Amino acid sequence: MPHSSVRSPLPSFSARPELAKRPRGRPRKLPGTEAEGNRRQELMQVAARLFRQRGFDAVTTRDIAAAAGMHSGSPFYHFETKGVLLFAIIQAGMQAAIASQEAVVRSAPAAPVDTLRALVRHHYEVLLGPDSDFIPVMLYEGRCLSTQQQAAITELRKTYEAPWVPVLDALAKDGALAADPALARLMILGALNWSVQWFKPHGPASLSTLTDQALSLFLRTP
Amino acid sequence: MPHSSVRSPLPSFSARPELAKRPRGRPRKLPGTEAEGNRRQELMQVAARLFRQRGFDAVTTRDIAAAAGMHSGSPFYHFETKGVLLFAIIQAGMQAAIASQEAVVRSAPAAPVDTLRALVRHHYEVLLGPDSDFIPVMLYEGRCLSTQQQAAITELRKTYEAPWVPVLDALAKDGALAADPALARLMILGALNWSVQWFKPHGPASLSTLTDQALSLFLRTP
DNA sequence: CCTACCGATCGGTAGG
DNA sequence: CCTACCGATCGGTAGG
Repeated sequence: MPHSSVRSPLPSFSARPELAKRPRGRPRKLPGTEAEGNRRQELMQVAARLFRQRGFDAVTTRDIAAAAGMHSGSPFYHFETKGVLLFAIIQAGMQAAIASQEAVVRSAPAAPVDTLRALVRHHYEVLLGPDSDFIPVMLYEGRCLSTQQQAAITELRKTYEAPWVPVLDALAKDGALAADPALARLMILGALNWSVQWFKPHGPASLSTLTDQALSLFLRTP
Repeated sequence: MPHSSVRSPLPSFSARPELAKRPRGRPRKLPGTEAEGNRRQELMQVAARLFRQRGFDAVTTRDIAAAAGMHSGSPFYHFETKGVLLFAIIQAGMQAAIASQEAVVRSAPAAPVDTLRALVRHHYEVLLGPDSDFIPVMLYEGRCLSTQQQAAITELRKTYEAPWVPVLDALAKDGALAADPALARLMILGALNWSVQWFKPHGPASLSTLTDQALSLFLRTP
Protein backbone atom coordinates (compact mmCIF):
# COMPACT_ATOMS: atom_id res chain seq x y z
CA MET A 1 0.00 0.00 0.00
CA PRO A 2 2.56 2.56 -0.96
CA HIS A 3 1.52 6.20 -0.93
CA SER A 4 -2.10 5.38 -0.23
CA SER A 5 -4.19 8.35 0.73
CA VAL A 6 -6.26 6.09 2.96
CA ARG A 7 -5.80 7.07 6.58
CA SER A 8 -6.64 3.72 8.15
CA PRO A 9 -3.77 1.33 8.75
CA LEU A 10 -5.73 -1.34 6.94
CA PRO A 11 -6.88 -0.91 3.34
CA SER A 12 -10.56 -0.23 2.94
CA PHE A 13 -11.99 -3.05 0.84
CA SER A 14 -15.41 -1.47 0.74
CA ALA A 15 -13.85 0.96 -1.70
CA ARG A 16 -13.59 -1.96 -4.11
CA PRO A 17 -17.13 -3.35 -4.32
CA GLU A 18 -16.26 -6.47 -6.29
CA LEU A 19 -13.99 -7.59 -3.50
CA ALA A 20 -16.41 -6.70 -0.72
CA LYS A 21 -18.85 -9.14 -2.26
CA ARG A 22 -16.47 -12.04 -1.80
CA PRO A 23 -16.81 -13.28 1.78
CA ARG A 24 -14.25 -16.06 1.55
CA GLY A 25 -11.44 -17.02 -0.72
CA ARG A 26 -9.75 -13.76 0.18
CA PRO A 27 -6.55 -14.40 2.11
CA ARG A 28 -7.09 -13.58 5.77
CA LYS A 29 -4.03 -11.46 5.77
CA LEU A 30 -2.76 -9.82 2.65
CA PRO A 31 0.98 -10.28 2.44
CA GLY A 32 2.71 -7.38 4.16
CA THR A 33 -0.47 -5.50 4.97
CA GLU A 34 -0.23 -5.49 8.73
CA ALA A 35 3.48 -4.99 8.68
CA GLU A 36 3.03 -2.04 6.37
CA GLY A 37 0.62 -0.38 8.77
CA ASN A 38 3.02 -0.95 11.61
CA ARG A 39 6.00 0.33 9.69
CA ARG A 40 4.10 3.40 8.63
CA GLN A 41 3.23 4.18 12.26
CA GLU A 42 6.78 3.43 13.28
CA LEU A 43 8.17 5.80 10.68
CA MET A 44 5.82 8.55 11.84
CA GLN A 45 6.84 8.06 15.44
CA VAL A 46 10.59 8.01 14.94
CA ALA A 47 10.38 10.88 12.46
CA ALA A 48 8.28 12.94 14.86
CA ARG A 49 10.80 12.44 17.62
CA LEU A 50 13.66 13.50 15.35
CA PHE A 51 11.73 16.47 13.95
CA ARG A 52 10.95 17.63 17.45
CA GLN A 53 14.52 17.28 18.61
CA ARG A 54 16.36 18.78 15.68
CA GLY A 55 13.81 20.40 13.38
CA PHE A 56 12.37 19.24 10.08
CA ASP A 57 15.09 20.62 7.83
CA ALA A 58 17.95 19.34 9.95
CA VAL A 59 16.71 15.76 9.85
CA THR A 60 17.48 13.79 6.70
CA THR A 61 15.39 11.00 5.31
CA ARG A 62 18.44 8.83 5.89
CA ASP A 63 18.32 9.69 9.61
CA ILE A 64 14.71 8.64 9.70
CA ALA A 65 15.36 5.43 7.82
CA ALA A 66 18.22 4.51 10.15
CA ALA A 67 16.14 5.26 13.25
CA ALA A 68 13.44 2.95 11.90
CA GLY A 69 15.96 0.26 11.01
CA MET A 70 15.52 0.69 7.28
CA HIS A 71 17.79 1.51 4.38
CA SER A 72 18.00 4.95 2.91
CA GLY A 73 15.42 4.70 0.16
CA SER A 74 12.80 2.78 2.08
CA PRO A 75 10.85 5.59 3.74
CA PHE A 76 9.76 6.60 0.25
CA TYR A 77 7.93 3.32 -0.07
CA HIS A 78 5.62 4.55 2.69
CA PHE A 79 5.55 8.30 2.04
CA GLU A 80 5.91 10.00 -1.32
CA THR A 81 8.00 12.84 0.05
CA LYS A 82 9.51 14.02 3.28
CA GLY A 83 6.89 16.78 3.34
CA VAL A 84 4.06 14.27 3.09
CA LEU A 85 5.52 12.44 6.08
CA LEU A 86 5.55 15.67 8.08
CA PHE A 87 1.97 16.37 7.09
CA ALA A 88 0.87 12.86 8.06
CA ILE A 89 2.43 13.31 11.48
CA ILE A 90 0.82 16.68 12.11
CA GLN A 91 -2.56 15.65 10.77
CA ALA A 92 -2.64 12.45 12.81
CA GLY A 93 -1.53 14.37 15.89
CA MET A 94 -4.29 16.92 15.53
CA GLN A 95 -6.96 14.32 14.85
CA ALA A 96 -5.97 12.34 17.91
CA ALA A 97 -5.80 15.46 20.07
CA ILE A 98 -9.22 16.62 18.91
CA ALA A 99 -10.70 13.23 19.70
CA SER A 100 -9.17 12.88 23.14
CA GLN A 101 -10.04 16.47 24.03
CA GLU A 102 -13.63 15.83 23.06
CA ALA A 103 -13.74 12.85 25.39
CA VAL A 104 -12.19 14.85 28.21
CA VAL A 105 -14.63 17.72 27.84
CA ARG A 106 -17.59 15.35 27.72
CA SER A 107 -16.67 13.74 30.99
CA ALA A 108 -15.71 16.97 32.79
CA PRO A 109 -17.99 18.67 35.33
CA ALA A 110 -20.16 21.38 33.85
CA ALA A 111 -18.76 24.41 35.71
CA PRO A 112 -16.58 26.52 33.38
CA VAL A 113 -13.69 26.47 35.85
CA ASP A 114 -13.67 22.70 35.83
CA THR A 115 -13.92 22.49 32.09
CA LEU A 116 -10.99 24.87 31.71
CA ARG A 117 -9.01 22.81 34.17
CA ALA A 118 -9.72 19.70 32.14
CA LEU A 119 -8.74 21.45 28.91
CA VAL A 120 -5.48 22.74 30.36
CA ARG A 121 -4.61 19.40 31.86
CA HIS A 122 -5.34 17.61 28.61
CA HIS A 123 -3.32 20.14 26.64
CA TYR A 124 -0.31 19.64 28.90
CA GLU A 125 -0.68 15.91 28.42
CA VAL A 126 -0.66 16.31 24.67
CA LEU A 127 2.37 18.59 24.77
CA LEU A 128 4.48 16.95 27.43
CA GLY A 129 3.18 13.44 27.95
CA PRO A 130 5.27 10.38 27.12
CA ASP A 131 5.50 9.65 23.38
CA SER A 132 3.55 12.72 22.41
CA ASP A 133 5.75 14.41 19.85
CA PHE A 134 3.16 15.05 17.16
CA ILE A 135 1.66 18.26 18.54
CA PRO A 136 5.01 19.84 19.40
CA VAL A 137 6.04 19.06 15.83
CA MET A 138 2.94 20.86 14.62
CA LEU A 139 3.63 23.85 16.83
CA TYR A 140 7.26 24.29 15.89
CA GLU A 141 7.63 22.73 12.44
CA GLY A 142 4.28 23.56 10.89
CA ARG A 143 5.79 26.29 8.75
CA CYS A 144 7.70 23.67 6.78
CA LEU A 145 4.39 22.53 5.31
CA SER A 146 3.13 23.76 1.96
CA THR A 147 0.56 26.52 1.91
CA GLN A 148 -2.25 24.08 1.21
CA GLN A 149 -1.13 21.70 3.91
CA GLN A 150 -0.98 24.59 6.35
CA ALA A 151 -4.51 25.58 5.44
CA ALA A 152 -5.72 22.07 6.23
CA ILE A 153 -3.97 22.12 9.59
CA THR A 154 -5.36 25.55 10.38
CA GLU A 155 -8.85 24.07 10.05
CA LEU A 156 -7.96 21.32 12.51
CA ARG A 157 -6.54 23.88 14.92
CA LYS A 158 -9.79 25.80 14.81
CA THR A 159 -11.66 22.61 15.63
CA TYR A 160 -9.27 21.93 18.49
CA GLU A 161 -9.62 25.39 19.94
CA ALA A 162 -13.38 25.59 19.53
CA PRO A 163 -14.24 24.13 22.98
CA TRP A 164 -12.06 26.75 24.65
CA VAL A 165 -14.13 29.65 23.34
CA PRO A 166 -17.41 29.27 25.24
CA VAL A 167 -15.55 28.33 28.41
CA LEU A 168 -13.43 31.46 28.38
CA ASP A 169 -16.41 33.59 27.45
CA ALA A 170 -18.33 32.25 30.43
CA LEU A 171 -15.39 32.84 32.77
CA ALA A 172 -15.04 36.41 31.52
CA LYS A 173 -18.73 37.02 32.15
CA ASP A 174 -18.35 35.63 35.66
CA GLY A 175 -15.44 37.93 36.35
CA ALA A 176 -13.06 35.01 36.83
CA LEU A 177 -11.15 35.97 33.70
CA ALA A 178 -10.07 39.60 33.61
CA ALA A 179 -9.12 40.03 29.97
CA ASP A 180 -10.68 39.92 26.54
CA PRO A 181 -11.50 36.23 26.04
CA ALA A 182 -10.02 36.02 22.53
CA LEU A 183 -6.72 37.55 23.62
CA ALA A 184 -6.78 35.53 26.81
CA ARG A 185 -7.05 32.36 24.76
CA LEU A 186 -3.98 33.26 22.74
CA MET A 187 -2.04 34.17 25.86
CA ILE A 188 -3.05 31.10 27.83
CA LEU A 189 -2.33 28.72 24.96
CA GLY A 190 0.97 30.53 24.48
CA ALA A 191 1.90 30.04 28.12
CA LEU A 192 1.10 26.34 27.79
CA ASN A 193 2.73 25.82 24.40
CA TRP A 194 5.93 27.45 25.58
CA SER A 195 6.32 24.73 28.20
CA VAL A 196 7.66 22.54 25.40
CA GLN A 197 10.77 24.73 25.52
CA TRP A 198 11.63 24.26 29.18
CA PHE A 199 9.72 21.34 30.68
CA LYS A 200 11.81 18.40 31.86
CA PRO A 201 9.82 15.19 32.42
CA HIS A 202 11.97 14.27 35.40
CA GLY A 203 12.03 17.77 36.84
CA PRO A 204 10.25 18.96 39.99
CA ALA A 205 6.95 19.99 38.42
CA SER A 206 4.30 17.45 37.46
CA LEU A 207 1.61 18.07 34.91
CA SER A 208 -0.86 18.36 37.79
CA THR A 209 1.25 21.05 39.40
CA LEU A 210 1.51 22.92 36.13
CA THR A 211 -2.25 22.73 35.68
CA ASP A 212 -2.98 24.02 39.18
CA GLN A 213 -0.48 26.81 38.87
CA ALA A 214 -1.75 27.86 35.47
CA LEU A 215 -5.33 27.98 36.67
CA SER A 216 -4.51 30.06 39.71
CA LEU A 217 -2.34 32.37 37.64
CA PHE A 218 -5.02 33.03 35.03
CA LEU A 219 -8.24 32.92 37.02
CA ARG A 220 -9.61 34.71 40.04
CA THR A 221 -11.58 32.17 41.99
CA PRO A 222 -13.24 33.20 45.24
CA MET B 1 38.20 43.20 8.86
CA PRO B 2 37.12 39.77 7.78
CA HIS B 3 36.08 37.32 10.49
CA SER B 4 37.18 39.65 13.27
CA SER B 5 35.98 38.69 16.70
CA VAL B 6 35.74 42.38 17.58
CA ARG B 7 32.14 43.31 18.15
CA SER B 8 32.40 47.03 17.39
CA PRO B 9 31.66 48.10 13.85
CA LEU B 10 34.96 49.97 13.81
CA PRO B 11 38.26 48.22 14.46
CA SER B 12 39.69 48.84 17.89
CA PHE B 13 43.06 50.49 17.36
CA SER B 14 43.83 50.52 21.07
CA ALA B 15 44.33 46.80 20.65
CA ARG B 16 47.38 47.66 18.56
CA PRO B 17 49.40 50.00 20.79
CA GLU B 18 51.92 51.05 18.17
CA LEU B 19 49.12 52.46 16.05
CA ALA B 20 47.31 54.14 18.91
CA LYS B 21 50.47 56.17 19.52
CA ARG B 22 50.32 57.72 16.07
CA PRO B 23 47.90 60.64 16.22
CA ARG B 24 48.27 61.70 12.57
CA GLY B 25 49.57 60.21 9.40
CA ARG B 26 46.95 57.51 9.79
CA PRO B 27 44.39 57.68 7.00
CA ARG B 28 41.20 59.18 8.31
CA LYS B 29 39.24 56.37 6.84
CA LEU B 30 40.81 53.02 6.24
CA PRO B 31 39.74 51.80 2.85
CA GLY B 32 36.51 49.89 3.19
CA THR B 33 36.36 50.07 6.94
CA GLU B 34 33.10 51.95 7.31
CA ALA B 35 31.52 50.11 4.46
CA GLU B 36 32.53 46.84 6.03
CA GLY B 37 30.81 47.75 9.29
CA ASN B 38 27.71 48.75 7.38
CA ARG B 39 27.71 45.65 5.24
CA ARG B 40 28.17 43.47 8.28
CA GLN B 41 25.15 45.05 9.96
CA GLU B 42 23.21 44.83 6.74
CA LEU B 43 23.97 41.15 6.40
CA MET B 44 22.85 40.52 9.96
CA GLN B 45 19.61 42.37 9.39
CA VAL B 46 18.61 40.72 6.13
CA ALA B 47 19.70 37.32 7.42
CA ALA B 48 17.70 37.77 10.61
CA ARG B 49 14.59 38.64 8.65
CA LEU B 50 15.01 35.56 6.45
CA PHE B 51 15.82 33.28 9.39
CA ARG B 52 12.71 34.51 11.17
CA GLN B 53 10.50 34.02 8.15
CA ARG B 54 11.73 30.65 6.95
CA GLY B 55 14.00 29.19 9.59
CA PHE B 56 17.78 28.92 9.69
CA ASP B 57 18.11 25.66 7.79
CA ALA B 58 15.71 26.66 5.04
CA VAL B 59 17.64 29.83 4.22
CA THR B 60 20.74 29.43 2.06
CA THR B 61 23.77 31.65 2.18
CA ARG B 62 22.91 32.46 -1.42
CA ASP B 63 19.50 33.78 -0.31
CA ILE B 64 21.22 35.99 2.21
CA ALA B 65 23.76 37.25 -0.29
CA ALA B 66 21.06 38.06 -2.81
CA ALA B 67 18.95 39.88 -0.21
CA ALA B 68 22.00 41.97 0.68
CA GLY B 69 22.81 42.63 -2.97
CA MET B 70 25.96 40.54 -2.95
CA HIS B 71 27.20 37.56 -4.89
CA SER B 72 27.06 34.08 -3.51
CA GLY B 73 30.47 33.82 -1.88
CA SER B 74 30.58 37.27 -0.37
CA PRO B 75 28.86 36.71 2.97
CA PHE B 76 31.85 34.55 3.89
CA TYR B 77 34.06 37.59 3.70
CA HIS B 78 32.16 38.93 6.71
CA PHE B 79 31.31 35.75 8.60
CA GLU B 80 33.36 32.56 8.68
CA THR B 81 30.32 30.30 8.56
CA LYS B 82 26.57 30.50 8.40
CA GLY B 83 26.48 29.41 12.03
CA VAL B 84 28.72 32.27 13.09
CA LEU B 85 26.35 34.66 11.38
CA LEU B 86 23.43 33.21 13.32
CA PHE B 87 25.36 33.51 16.54
CA ALA B 88 26.29 37.12 15.81
CA ILE B 89 22.63 37.95 15.24
CA ILE B 90 21.44 36.31 18.43
CA GLN B 91 24.25 37.68 20.54
CA ALA B 92 23.78 41.22 19.26
CA GLY B 93 20.03 40.92 19.77
CA MET B 94 20.41 39.82 23.36
CA GLN B 95 22.98 42.48 24.19
CA ALA B 96 20.78 45.20 22.77
CA ALA B 97 17.69 43.86 24.56
CA ILE B 98 19.53 43.66 27.87
CA ALA B 99 20.72 47.23 27.50
CA SER B 100 17.36 48.70 26.52
CA GLN B 101 15.57 46.72 29.24
CA GLU B 102 18.01 48.07 31.81
CA ALA B 103 17.21 51.63 30.70
CA VAL B 104 13.48 50.96 30.84
CA VAL B 105 13.63 49.49 34.33
CA ARG B 106 15.76 52.35 35.58
CA SER B 107 13.25 54.95 34.46
CA ALA B 108 10.15 53.04 35.58
CA PRO B 109 8.21 53.92 38.75
CA ALA B 110 9.25 51.90 41.76
CA ALA B 111 6.02 50.00 42.42
CA PRO B 112 6.34 46.35 41.34
CA VAL B 113 3.18 46.56 39.23
CA ASP B 114 4.61 49.44 37.25
CA THR B 115 7.95 47.74 36.81
CA LEU B 116 6.26 44.62 35.51
CA ARG B 117 4.21 46.71 33.13
CA ALA B 118 7.38 48.32 31.83
CA LEU B 119 9.07 44.94 31.44
CA VAL B 120 6.13 43.45 29.56
CA ARG B 121 5.79 46.46 27.31
CA HIS B 122 9.50 46.43 26.54
CA HIS B 123 9.42 42.71 25.86
CA TYR B 124 6.57 43.12 23.38
CA GLU B 125 8.54 45.89 21.70
CA VAL B 126 11.54 43.62 21.34
CA LEU B 127 9.44 40.76 19.97
CA LEU B 128 7.02 42.61 17.73
CA GLY B 129 8.40 46.07 17.10
CA PRO B 130 9.49 47.20 13.65
CA ASP B 131 12.83 45.76 12.53
CA SER B 132 13.21 43.62 15.61
CA ASP B 133 13.90 40.18 14.25
CA PHE B 134 16.91 39.28 16.37
CA ILE B 135 15.09 38.08 19.49
CA PRO B 136 12.49 36.05 17.60
CA VAL B 137 15.41 34.41 15.82
CA MET B 138 16.93 33.59 19.18
CA LEU B 139 13.66 32.16 20.46
CA TYR B 140 12.90 29.97 17.49
CA GLU B 141 16.27 29.24 15.85
CA GLY B 142 18.54 29.07 18.87
CA ARG B 143 18.72 25.30 18.71
CA CYS B 144 20.66 25.58 15.44
CA LEU B 145 23.59 26.95 17.41
CA SER B 146 26.43 24.75 18.62
CA THR B 147 26.39 23.59 22.22
CA GLN B 148 28.97 26.16 23.21
CA GLN B 149 27.18 28.95 21.44
CA GLN B 150 23.97 27.93 23.17
CA ALA B 151 25.70 28.05 26.52
CA ALA B 152 26.83 31.60 25.84
CA ILE B 153 23.31 32.64 24.89
CA THR B 154 21.87 30.95 27.97
CA GLU B 155 24.03 33.24 30.09
CA LEU B 156 22.67 36.28 28.28
CA ARG B 157 19.13 35.01 28.77
CA LYS B 158 19.72 34.72 32.49
CA THR B 159 20.94 38.30 32.54
CA TYR B 160 17.89 39.39 30.59
CA GLU B 161 15.47 37.62 32.90
CA ALA B 162 17.18 38.69 36.11
CA PRO B 163 15.15 41.91 36.58
CA TRP B 164 11.92 39.93 36.34
CA VAL B 165 12.70 37.82 39.39
CA PRO B 166 12.48 40.34 42.26
CA VAL B 167 9.46 42.00 40.66
CA LEU B 168 7.48 38.76 40.48
CA ASP B 169 8.61 37.78 43.96
CA ALA B 170 7.31 41.08 45.33
CA LEU B 171 4.00 40.72 43.50
CA ALA B 172 3.56 37.21 44.85
CA LYS B 173 4.19 38.46 48.37
CA ASP B 174 1.61 41.22 47.85
CA GLY B 175 -0.94 38.69 46.68
CA ALA B 176 -1.14 40.28 43.23
CA LEU B 177 0.42 37.20 41.68
CA ALA B 178 -1.30 33.95 42.62
CA ALA B 179 1.26 31.38 41.49
CA ASP B 180 4.78 30.28 42.25
CA PRO B 181 6.92 33.17 40.97
CA ALA B 182 9.39 30.96 39.11
CA LEU B 183 6.65 29.09 37.27
CA ALA B 184 4.74 32.32 36.75
CA ARG B 185 7.78 33.80 35.04
CA LEU B 186 7.98 30.88 32.62
CA MET B 187 4.26 31.06 31.92
CA ILE B 188 4.16 34.82 31.46
CA LEU B 189 7.20 34.89 29.22
CA GLY B 190 5.67 31.99 27.29
CA ALA B 191 2.45 33.90 26.78
CA LEU B 192 4.42 36.86 25.49
CA ASN B 193 6.87 34.90 23.36
CA TRP B 194 4.05 33.05 21.68
CA SER B 195 2.72 36.34 20.32
CA VAL B 196 5.40 36.06 17.64
CA GLN B 197 3.29 33.26 16.18
CA TRP B 198 0.06 35.18 15.75
CA PHE B 199 0.62 38.92 16.06
CA LYS B 200 -0.05 41.01 12.94
CA PRO B 201 1.45 44.51 13.05
CA HIS B 202 -1.52 45.97 11.21
CA GLY B 203 -4.09 44.00 13.16
CA PRO B 204 -6.53 45.36 15.74
CA ALA B 205 -4.36 45.02 18.85
CA SER B 206 -1.57 47.49 19.60
CA LEU B 207 1.38 46.70 21.84
CA SER B 208 -0.23 48.91 24.49
CA THR B 209 -3.40 46.88 24.35
CA LEU B 210 -1.46 43.65 24.60
CA THR B 211 0.41 44.99 27.60
CA ASP B 212 -2.75 46.09 29.39
CA GLN B 213 -4.50 42.82 28.68
CA ALA B 214 -1.55 40.76 29.80
CA LEU B 215 -1.25 42.64 33.06
CA SER B 216 -4.93 42.31 33.89
CA LEU B 217 -4.87 38.63 32.95
CA PHE B 218 -1.90 37.79 35.17
CA LEU B 219 -2.33 40.14 38.12
CA ARG B 220 -5.04 40.85 40.64
CA THR B 221 -4.98 44.56 41.26
CA PRO B 222 -7.51 46.11 43.62
C1' DC C 1 11.61 -2.98 1.38
C1' DC C 2 16.75 -3.08 -0.68
C1' DT C 3 20.37 -1.71 -4.15
C1' DA C 4 22.52 1.43 -6.75
C1' DC C 5 22.27 5.61 -8.42
C1' DC C 6 21.22 10.56 -10.17
C1' DG C 7 20.59 15.56 -10.40
C1' DA C 8 20.42 19.47 -7.71
C1' DT C 9 21.82 22.15 -4.15
C1' DC C 10 24.51 23.81 -0.59
C1' DG C 11 28.23 25.55 2.51
C1' DG C 12 32.43 26.93 1.81
C1' DT C 13 37.10 28.17 -0.60
C1' DA C 14 41.12 29.88 -3.64
C1' DG C 15 42.71 33.41 -6.02
C1' DG C 16 42.29 37.72 -7.46
C1' DC D 1 33.78 41.76 -2.44
C1' DC D 2 33.59 38.87 -7.16
C1' DT D 3 34.58 34.66 -10.01
C1' DA D 4 34.77 30.10 -10.63
C1' DC D 5 34.71 26.12 -8.51
C1' DC D 6 34.73 21.79 -5.33
C1' DG D 7 33.28 18.07 -2.25
C1' DA D 8 29.61 16.52 0.32
C1' DT D 9 25.06 15.77 1.08
C1' DC D 10 20.39 15.29 0.21
C1' DG D 11 15.69 14.15 -1.56
C1' DG D 12 14.14 11.14 -4.53
C1' DT D 13 13.91 7.18 -8.16
C1' DA D 14 14.28 2.81 -11.15
C1' DG D 15 14.33 -1.75 -11.02
C1' DG D 16 14.09 -5.68 -8.66
